[in-house]
Amino acid sequence: MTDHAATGAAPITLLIVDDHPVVRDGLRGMFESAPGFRVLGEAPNGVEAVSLAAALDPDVILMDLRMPGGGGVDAIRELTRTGARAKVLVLTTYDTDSDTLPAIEAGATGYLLKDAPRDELFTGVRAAAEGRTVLSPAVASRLVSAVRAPGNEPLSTREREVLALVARGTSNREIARELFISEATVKTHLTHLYAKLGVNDRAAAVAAAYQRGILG
Amino acid sequence: MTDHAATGAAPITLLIVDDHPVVRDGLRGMFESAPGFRVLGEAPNGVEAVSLAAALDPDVILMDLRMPGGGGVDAIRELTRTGARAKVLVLTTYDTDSDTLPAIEAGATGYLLKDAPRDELFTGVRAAAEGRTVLSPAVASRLVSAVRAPGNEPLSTREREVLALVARGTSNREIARELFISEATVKTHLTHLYAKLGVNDRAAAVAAAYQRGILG
DNA sequence: ACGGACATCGGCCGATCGGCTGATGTCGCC
DNA sequence: GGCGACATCAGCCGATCGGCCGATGTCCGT
Repeated sequence: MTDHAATGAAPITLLIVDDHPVVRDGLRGMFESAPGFRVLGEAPNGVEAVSLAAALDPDVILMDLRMPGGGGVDAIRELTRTGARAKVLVLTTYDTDSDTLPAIEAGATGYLLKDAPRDELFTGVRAAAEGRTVLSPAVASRLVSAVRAPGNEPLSTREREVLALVARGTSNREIARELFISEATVKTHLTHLYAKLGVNDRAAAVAAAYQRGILG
Repeated sequence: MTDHAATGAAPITLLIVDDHPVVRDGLRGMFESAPGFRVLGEAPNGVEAVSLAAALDPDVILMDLRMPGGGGVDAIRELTRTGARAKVLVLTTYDTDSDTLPAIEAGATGYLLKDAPRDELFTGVRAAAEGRTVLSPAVASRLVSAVRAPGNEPLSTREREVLALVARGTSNREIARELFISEATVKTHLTHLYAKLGVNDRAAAVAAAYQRGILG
C-alpha cells in the first residue's frame, strides 16, 4: 500500500483522532493541502483509533486526549502494548494538561498544542514520523520538572494526613486547627504534595491519591 | 460491676475516644466532676476504642471522628456489627463535618460539637444512654436535607463528565471550553453534584466519586 | 396539561485557594 | 560539619471557587 515511489519521497500517512468533527476537518484540510502528507482516516475516540490504526497502519497518529468513549491515554497504551508501528503525536487543546506525563509515559512520541502555528504542526509530524520527540515549549518545561520527580515520590506522613483531610472536604483553615498547625503550614504541605503527585489543585491531588492507592 | 445502688441512680459509664490527650483530659475532668457519670477509660483511636469497649462495656462512648490509626466511623461500624451494648455519641471538633452521615449511618446515637456548653454535653450523654438521638442544631439541619437525598442519587451524564474533568485538575473555565458550555453551567452542574454526593467542594466530590466507584 | 429532572445561562460577592519568596529549626546521613 | 528531607511559619496577591438569586428550554412520564 504505502508505495514509496509517488511524490519523490513517500508521503507521511496520518490518522486523526479527535472527538470534535470540526477539529478533525480542520486538521484533515490542513494536511491534505500540504505536500508530503496523506490522511488515511479519522476516529472520534480512543477505542476506534486503536482498531483503525490496526487497519490503516498509518505512520503518525494525531491524537487528542480527553475524549468521551475511549480516552487518548488508554489508546496510546494499547497501541504501545500491541507493538503498533505508528508514532503517536498528542495534539491537545489547552496547555496545562494534567495528562502530559501519562501520555508520554504511555508511549506518545510528541506533545503539541492545537493552537501551534501550521509550520510547527508539519515539522512536528515529520519529526514524529522519524521517531524524534517533539514537545511544545510549555510541555517541555513541565517535563523537565517532572523528570526530576519520577512520579511516585512517596508522600511524607504529614502530607498524607493533610491530603486525607482534603479528601473529606476540609478547608485549609480547618485542617490547620485539626492538626494543631498554622494555615501557612498546611499550604506548604499542599504545595509539596502537589509537586510530588504532579497536580495543581486539591481535586486532582485527591484523584491522583486514589489512583495510587494512597487513599481509599 | 455496674451496680445500681450507688448514687441513688446508677451512674452512666463512659469511654472517651479522642486522639488529642488534651481533649481526653478535658472531657474526663468534666464528667468526673459531675454527678451521675463515671469515666471507665480512654482510647486514642478507633481500633483501641473497639477493644476497650469490649473490655469495659460502657453505657456511652464519646467518640471523635478523624483520628490517626483507626477512624471513628469504622469503629462505630465495628461496634454496631458486633452488637455492642454501648451507645456511641459522636463529639466532633468543628461543625460542617462531611462524616456526619457516615457516622449516623454506621450507628451513632448522636452527634454533638465539642464547643457545646457543658450542660448540653451532659444532657446529650444522658439522652444517648437512654437510646435517644441527640443532634446539635447544625447537624440536625444537615440531616434533614440529607434524608431528602438518600445518599446514592445517581449523577447525570453531564455531571459525570464535569466531575471527571474536575478530577484531572481542570478549572471551571477549562471545563466550560472543553464541553462547549459556559462557566456558569459548569458551576451549576457542580452545585448539583455536590448536593447529590453530600459534599461541599470539588476535592471531596472527587473522593466521594472514587469511593462510590464513579471514578477510577 | 402539568410537574419534575435535566441542561443551559447570567450576575453578584465573599471566602478560599494556590503561587511566590523567604525564613527557622530538627533530624539523620555521609 | 555540612547537606538534604521534613516540618514549621509569615505575608502578599491575583485567580478561582462556591453560594445565592433567578431564568429559559427540553424531554419524559402520568
